[in-house]
Amino acid sequence: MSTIYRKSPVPRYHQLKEILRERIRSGEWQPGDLIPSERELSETYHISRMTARQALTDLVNEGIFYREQGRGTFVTRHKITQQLMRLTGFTEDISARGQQPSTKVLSAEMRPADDLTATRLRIEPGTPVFSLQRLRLADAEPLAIESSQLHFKGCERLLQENLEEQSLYHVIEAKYGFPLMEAEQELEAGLAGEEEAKLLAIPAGSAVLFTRRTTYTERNEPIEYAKSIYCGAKYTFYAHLRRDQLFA
Amino acid sequence: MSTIYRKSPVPRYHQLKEILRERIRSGEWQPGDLIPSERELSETYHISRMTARQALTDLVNEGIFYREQGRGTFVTRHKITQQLMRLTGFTEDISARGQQPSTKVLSAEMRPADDLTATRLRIEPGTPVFSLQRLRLADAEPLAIESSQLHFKGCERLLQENLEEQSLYHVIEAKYGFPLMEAEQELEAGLAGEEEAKLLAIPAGSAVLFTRRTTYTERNEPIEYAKSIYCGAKYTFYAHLRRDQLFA
DNA sequence: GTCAGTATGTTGTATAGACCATATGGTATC
DNA sequence: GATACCATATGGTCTATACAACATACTGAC
Repeated sequence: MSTIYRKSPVPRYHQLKEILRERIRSGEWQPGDLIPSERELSETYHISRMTARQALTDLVNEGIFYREQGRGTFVTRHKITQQLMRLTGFTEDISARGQQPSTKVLSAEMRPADDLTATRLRIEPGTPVFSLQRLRLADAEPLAIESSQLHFKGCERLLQENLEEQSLYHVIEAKYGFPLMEAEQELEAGLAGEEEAKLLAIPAGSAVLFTRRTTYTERNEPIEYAKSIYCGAKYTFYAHLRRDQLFA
Repeated sequence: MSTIYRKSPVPRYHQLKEILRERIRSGEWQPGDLIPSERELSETYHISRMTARQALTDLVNEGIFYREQGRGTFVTRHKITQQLMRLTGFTEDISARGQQPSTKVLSAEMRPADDLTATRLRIEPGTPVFSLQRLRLADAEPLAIESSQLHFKGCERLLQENLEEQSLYHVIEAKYGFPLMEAEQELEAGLAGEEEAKLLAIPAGSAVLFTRRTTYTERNEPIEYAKSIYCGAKYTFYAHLRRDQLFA
């Protein structure tokens, strides 16, 4: 794809974004490189400068480019940034690291939501939610225990899904049509209890990372509340922080 | 401030952003509230719709508002989001939680950068950097050990600063004119070693959170590489994850 | 050589207007 | 009562244009 279609149902600036991303993926543009100016892009692809600018603005916000007034627009130098802060499930996560993810479902059932879950999912306590406990492994080595509570229209159908062979997030997005958008996650260091240690095959008292995550759909509706326990020695979490928001 | 000045050196959409933020801070708009439409804002403040839209787009990207086509623009429901992902120093962090931050400087000196530091700061190994070790306390209780390496033009002047009474980030931004923009941070769970445990006044083998952070200025230049050890029991880290970046 | 000015190219800000896509409530019809 | 349609308001996309602010390289005066 190297031209922009005027009558396409997908907006022109989306098309341009995809073209620009592709030119990075292909290696044509390396980190630090100067990319064509807004005017140049608008002429090349026969769109207005403001439309080209909108595509660039999006990609700048995504951390892929950065701009310098009077100089131009550049590819971000540190590649890692582009990977940071992505909402990924365990399966995608481990695959990305070149390891083989696998899953053992410990339990899967509908059960009434407890208070914390209800608060996080913005539902009434006692509402039936799909509750899933899984042991997550990388290269057959236990890495984490995940306990997920899900609530959405038709979530009881998840009981019939094979969740050892396919990614939960993939199922939710592809089969049930709830595109995931963002998540809030809390992390805390702790020590492994006896039960957890047994499942993770580590000594009790080892360092572990507790995480609690609320996942939201495109519609900004909470769909999952998950508590996980990660082996401290085998897992590192990355975050990308930005300064300034509501309060300066 | 409730009018937008046309001749002001500060852009009109910046002024509008500040006005909108203020209307949230003041409590006029609550989470979930519908705010005036883009056309309405443009008429009220005598600016074009696109200018109003630019202000809104920024605030949507900051997570303060969200839009629904055909319905309107709303204040984000979960207040926490607004606090998430902020790049804050320890001082600001603890103050925000209503505790009294304090600092004990363990050492402060110029020293040659080691390999890891040099890589992170994009300088040659051996370049002199300002090296700072601090014990951070909240309400007089030890909470973390921070080891920072800083490199920028004139960083040796930091030797003369009183860094127990003022925030390092504040000094860098206000006195040295390097506005901080973003940071990359890694987190890992671990166990406290003997020395660390002693400083933190916890038993050796307690759960701790190791963090490594590279901080960047507005210019996208790395200025600080910091390694910290946080008391696991007393510290929770929040993150806000987003789906989709370069690779979909 | 040094310095000031200038020309040019870049992103940044701003406008006015057009049309599209979606959500909602009312209205007419059955 | 239910359904289909329509009007209207909203955000989403797009154009064409203009000028401001900043960076850089070149030119000329000294």
